[in-house]
Amino acid sequence: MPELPEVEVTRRRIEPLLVGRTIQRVHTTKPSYFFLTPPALLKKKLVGRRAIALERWGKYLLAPLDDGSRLLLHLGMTGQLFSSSASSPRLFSVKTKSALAPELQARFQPDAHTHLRLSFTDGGADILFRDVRKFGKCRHLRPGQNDARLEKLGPDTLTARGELLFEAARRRTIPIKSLLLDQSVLAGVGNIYADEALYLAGVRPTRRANRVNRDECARILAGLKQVMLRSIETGGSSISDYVQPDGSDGGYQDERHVYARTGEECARCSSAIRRIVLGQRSAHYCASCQR
DNA sequence: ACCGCACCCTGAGCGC
DNA sequence: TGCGCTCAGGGTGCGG
Repeated sequence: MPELPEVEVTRRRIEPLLVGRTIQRVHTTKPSYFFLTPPALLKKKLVGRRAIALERWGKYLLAPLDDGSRLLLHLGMTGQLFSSSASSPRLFSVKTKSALAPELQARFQPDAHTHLRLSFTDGGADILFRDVRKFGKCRHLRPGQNDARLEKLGPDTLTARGELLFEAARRRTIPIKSLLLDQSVLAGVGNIYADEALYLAGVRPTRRANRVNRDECARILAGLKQVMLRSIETGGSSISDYVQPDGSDGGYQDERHVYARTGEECARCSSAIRRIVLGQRSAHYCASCQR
């Protein structure tokens, strides 16, 4: 489940594979929910173009192209953006894996979930975008055209001012964790890092936002930055589908304190980590360390 | 304006 | 062996 750190690691690794290379061919799957720009139009807009950068804002990736247009990507829940030279079991479903000859399993084979494939005129590695559940997004923006989703985004979590969270929290009655997941408040926070930051700050995810004081809000935001920067260093969290663009797993899943550790001992006090459902999502916390 | 909830999608894992 | 059910959680959009 790609959140800010996974998207940032992806950005750093894909950027050198993308920027400056002229797109020669574009393969797509058929029109679907995934394509905000219909695939046929997308192909027309991308062939012959060259990206001049790869930027990130929250969980969105944005590639400005040499004609002033932009390519907008979102990995959703199960999106994977990687090089054609990557190999990882996470790039196959169990069914596909068993159907493939063993010698082919080492290397990725484009499948029905590979919605976008960019080939370049230099003949080097392709860039692939695979997304099993199609919660990801792909859109072409004409020069000057904006995307409503982007315009609603709050400041990127890594560069947000210290007071920002308290200012947003004081007027709201929703659980503090639900506020953290609101991308218009802070862009980039998802379920894993929200749970981890609340653990570090000692605040229970269910607490009403307006009952979280200034100091606690500062600790939560500092905690978010800390866990996200550390996750980026380790290559992100490979818990279900996420892989780095070269196919290797990230390392942050081994440093989690609470996320998906239901029943395990809290590292600080040894009581059992609890799991509850909050706003249709699971939340994990230590009942004695988080009040 | 705010909040809670249904829905988009598919595969893995489970009980029977 | 296979069926049906539940769960995963990124996001959007609706009704109260």
